[in-house]
Amino acid sequence: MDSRELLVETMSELLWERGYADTSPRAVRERSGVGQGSLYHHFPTKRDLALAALERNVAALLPAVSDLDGPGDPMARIEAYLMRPRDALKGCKVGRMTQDPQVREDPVLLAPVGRAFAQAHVSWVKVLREAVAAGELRDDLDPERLAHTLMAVLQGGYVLAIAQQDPGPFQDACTGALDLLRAAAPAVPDDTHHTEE
Amino acid sequence: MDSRELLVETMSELLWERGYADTSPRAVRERSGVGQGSLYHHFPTKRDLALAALERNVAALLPAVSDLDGPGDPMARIEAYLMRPRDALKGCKVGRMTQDPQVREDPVLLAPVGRAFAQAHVSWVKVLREAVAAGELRDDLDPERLAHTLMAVLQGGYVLAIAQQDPGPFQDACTGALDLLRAAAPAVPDDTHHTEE
DNA sequence: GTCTATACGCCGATAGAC
DNA sequence: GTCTATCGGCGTATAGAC
Repeated sequence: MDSRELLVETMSELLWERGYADTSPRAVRERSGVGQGSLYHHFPTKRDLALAALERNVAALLPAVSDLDGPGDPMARIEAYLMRPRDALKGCKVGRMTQDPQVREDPVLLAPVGRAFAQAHVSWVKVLREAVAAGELRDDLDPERLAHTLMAVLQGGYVLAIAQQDPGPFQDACTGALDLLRAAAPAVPDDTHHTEE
Repeated sequence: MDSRELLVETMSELLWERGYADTSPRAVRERSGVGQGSLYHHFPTKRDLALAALERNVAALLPAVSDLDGPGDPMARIEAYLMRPRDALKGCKVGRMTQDPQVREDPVLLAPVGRAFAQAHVSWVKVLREAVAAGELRDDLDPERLAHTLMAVLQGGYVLAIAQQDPGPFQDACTGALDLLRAAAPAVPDDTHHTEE
């Protein structure tokens, strides 16, 4: 692997582990073994390196979201996504960035984060609409809202898990959300929409 | 106000705004107007000052949670708490700390955060049990789990709002959670529990 | 308690040789 | 592309006078 790629990969790890403000160029050099000259040859500033690394972390999250987009029963896809194994104590590579003061204040660094969440929201809305159409979810629930609710459950689950140093609360949060969705099935199988085609 | 108290208050603000790692003793001095000598007279290290400030921030959050404990209809209390006006773009004073690498790694700094969430969880479980008992929530929902789910909605809502630089997603997340709770009311008014006494 | 002075290391580069 | 050397400023204190 060339130096440039190695730097980006190392910065990606450090962004996940320590965030942006608390990750120094020195730390990147030491972990990657790439020298000072190389670092500043490939990236004029720490921020430029971080931006590349952040885009990488954003891209790494998209395969997961594709659980939501896939074929098959909408509710099953929701369950698959919510129950996907995650290392709750490490937190979300992307969501973490929102709590870094230097990222929050920098529209350029924040932009990929915003885009990633916007994209996830689209996938969530789609699958939730399909769940309503399939009669798996009451049709008086707003998919746009609910999408934010479920995204928040994941992001907030990480916060709870880290606070307790225990993945339990994260699991609880996800499972509880699933329980609620199931409990919000229409009382009577909805006959306005037909599942046979 | 004496210097000591002024230092704690200033550090509390900065912890909220910038977190721990990115807040320097210098920043505290400059905002508070307290001199170098005084700072290190009252607090031997930055960490000691932060610990005091963090306890203060934790304490400041308890009045809000009391919305949940109060008298009155359980579901109404849940709504009051979820709909409480919050500055979504500023995030949670306490939850924010979980994303600071230097706090995460320091059991002493993390402890007050864990305690705060544990206490909030107790209040949530209580009000959710009461909602079940009052026939406002299906009795096959687990209050312990659901408590984590709802706490996560709030914490995660902040993340979404900051990512989009827009309080909308936070409001959506909260309102969506409330919608789900309402949709998870028992299908038929529950007659095993009597509300008249 | 508060002040000013001093210290040492890290941060985030920049310079210039190879 | 990569190396080593150098830089001004800040972070996090410590020392000692008042």
